Amino acid sequence: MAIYSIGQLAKETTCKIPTIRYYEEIDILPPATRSEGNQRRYNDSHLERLHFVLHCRSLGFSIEEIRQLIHLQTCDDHLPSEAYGIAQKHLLDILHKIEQLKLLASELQEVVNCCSIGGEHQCQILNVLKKPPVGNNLN
Amino acid sequence: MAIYSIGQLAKETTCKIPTIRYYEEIDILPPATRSEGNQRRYNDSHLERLHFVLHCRSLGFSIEEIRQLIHLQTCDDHLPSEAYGIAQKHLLDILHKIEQLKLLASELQEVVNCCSIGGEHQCQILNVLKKPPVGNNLN
DNA sequence: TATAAAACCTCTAGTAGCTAGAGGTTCAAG
DNA sequence: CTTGAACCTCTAGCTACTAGAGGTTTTATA
Repeated sequence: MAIYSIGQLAKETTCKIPTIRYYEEIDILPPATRSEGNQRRYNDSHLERLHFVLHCRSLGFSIEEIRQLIHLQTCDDHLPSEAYGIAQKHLLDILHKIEQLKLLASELQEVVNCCSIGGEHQCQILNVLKKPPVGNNLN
Repeated sequence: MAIYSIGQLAKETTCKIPTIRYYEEIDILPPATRSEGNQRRYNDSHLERLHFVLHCRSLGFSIEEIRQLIHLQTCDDHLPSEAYGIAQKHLLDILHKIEQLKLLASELQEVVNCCSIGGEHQCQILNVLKKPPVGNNLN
């Protein structure tokens, strides 16, 4: 079983050092053991957990969602479909966000277009933006 | 020229009251004049400015970008194409974000799929997530 | 073994863009 | 004149980190 300092763990995972400490502070990572001089010492289970957290984050899961997923990992009395549910919901959120951004992009495209109506730049952007928006907001 | 209390301005724009005060604080809205009893009083130019800010926000512009756009409005010695540039760049950012989210959605879809390989739920999500991610992160 | 540099520690504060609440004052209607 | 709604300021909280100050430990080299 390997032992890692915080710097080694950071290199292994490409996670920044303060972020590792932060994850420990918010109980997303279990506390490290300490050296005699009070420095953090990690093992492979910490490494695995950190990989898990980072993978989830890279998929856009919130810390709260990750907390739930961790809970599913560590307690046995859960249906496997619960993790499925969380992931599914998150996927729907992302698909929704994509749709919203597409709407937004097309509206913004319109705003940009009205700039160069006649070949010459006759920029109306600032005026167009003075009017209240048409569509709906992002959250 | 109409005069509005902060509550009236909020109703007119569907912007929340603390948000209006916040925009004033960060110099996105010019300071209101005050009643004898120190309450804020707005006029139509405030209303127009607030519409502008809200429209920009609903299009996803950052406060910093809005600040730049306002500067373009209020100073004459700028090319109209500068606003165009800001909007264009923002549009590209959004298109980029959409692409990122699409990648993310398809990876997440894969993770979700490996749950129900054989009709029965045999949830591998938690295990799959233990491995480091393949692709690139969002920002 | 002594020393110096790299790595580590804790603590506080800052980032974006608001939002909520406490505790007190002003306004407008009756 | 009273009462309740609307307003005021100030502070703290949200997410997910990041940066820096000021001090200690570890590690490599002489």
